[in-house]
Amino acid sequence: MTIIQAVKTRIMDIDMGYSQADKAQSRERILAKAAEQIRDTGLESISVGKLMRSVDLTHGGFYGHFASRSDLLAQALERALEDGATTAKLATDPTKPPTYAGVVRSYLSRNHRDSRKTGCALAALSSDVARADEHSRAVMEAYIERFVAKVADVMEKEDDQDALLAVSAMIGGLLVSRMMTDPKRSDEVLRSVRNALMALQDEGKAT
Amino acid sequence: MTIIQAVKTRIMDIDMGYSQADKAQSRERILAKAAEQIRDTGLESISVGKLMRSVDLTHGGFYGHFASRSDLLAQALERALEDGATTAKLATDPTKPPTYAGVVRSYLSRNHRDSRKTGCALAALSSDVARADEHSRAVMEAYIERFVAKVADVMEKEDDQDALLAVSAMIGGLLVSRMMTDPKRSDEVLRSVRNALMALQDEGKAT
DNA sequence: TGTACATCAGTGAACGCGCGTTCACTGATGTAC
DNA sequence: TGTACATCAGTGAACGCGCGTTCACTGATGTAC
Repeated sequence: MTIIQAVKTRIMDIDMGYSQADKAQSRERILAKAAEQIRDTGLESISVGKLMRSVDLTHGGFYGHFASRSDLLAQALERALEDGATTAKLATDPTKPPTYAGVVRSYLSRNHRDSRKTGCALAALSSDVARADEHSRAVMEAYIERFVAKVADVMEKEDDQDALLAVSAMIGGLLVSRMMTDPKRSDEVLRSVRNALMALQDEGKAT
Repeated sequence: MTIIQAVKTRIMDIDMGYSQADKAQSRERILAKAAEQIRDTGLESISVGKLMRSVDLTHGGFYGHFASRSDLLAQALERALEDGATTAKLATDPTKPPTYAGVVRSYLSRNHRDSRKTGCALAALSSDVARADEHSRAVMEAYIERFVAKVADVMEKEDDQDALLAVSAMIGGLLVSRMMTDPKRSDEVLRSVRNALMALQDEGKAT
């Protein structure tokens, strides 16, 4: 790649353009934005026209990237789930092995509660997907099982009964904390569920 | 009331009509249907025209009962929450005092999982309301607190830390079980969370 | 009891609007010579 | 390297459709005499 080409690419990063490389980038920007938006305002809140405007494109170009709105929604759901899992992983210290306490603390943190757009899609979209078609449910199911397996692993328990409780309580607790209009009570919900979940692990070890 | 009037009233029960008594009945039918539908297919799934058709009325009459679609939605949310709480109460044996085990068993039952339309609105609408306006959140918040207080009561614990865990796990567990495409795994989720929550109470009593 | 009139629950045509989708077009990109 | 042409990412007008809402109307209900 010559210097001139490199400079061109840089300019295109900002200005966008019509090259084939730009196309992949546009698609990525549309999908990333959609994945954020569905977590923030729900699956049904996506409008093709508004979404395209929000990434500085016009609505007509949409169908060069996706077959239909419903096709985008399916892909955005997967992206949102993957993105939420990645965000969770990035929040942990990579030099240390992950711990149960670490997972619970970070999932039920004020930071996670306040960043719906980038947080866990399991909590953000559970009601929506529970009433969606079987394919969407299967996709989310897979991420739930991944989460359960991860939690069972850090809990060091044989069966996944306590992991299922912990995952249910984390998703439910986050949802409940997001409902609270009083910030203090919301914090209290997070703290209580966190503490109760920690106690669970301690008792498990004692017996 | 004469016999003829009584007969007339009976006929109207079936045929509907134009009397003032019928109006209250129509409003009730619209609201009850809306409360079911939002739990089944989400707040945004309500269309004024379709809703009216589903209760054998025409769309124009809607505004004789509600100020706007958004007014209906707010009232349907309250109704759905109240309705879910009533359904839960009806499921318990009124001759015996309610128990923690009873609450958990009935909330995390296959029956509850499979009856979204009549079940708990906290689970059915949590994601939707978490991103709704503050008024809707405050309404749902009140029902969460009622549920937490109820659970804390039957748990016979001083603070509500374990009740918050139980409520979070019940809501989350029901949502997770509704996501599962494999019925066996779905049953397993319910059973595991139920068992884990029961164990919680036992351990609490032991210490 | 019977008649004349007012009320008002419910009807359905009409409205403006935003939606998802299509398509002829533009002009930058990329290629062949 | 420079020119001619093909490709194709993105544009924006246009479409049919369902939506929430309004409103003139209908006819059963309810009341006054």
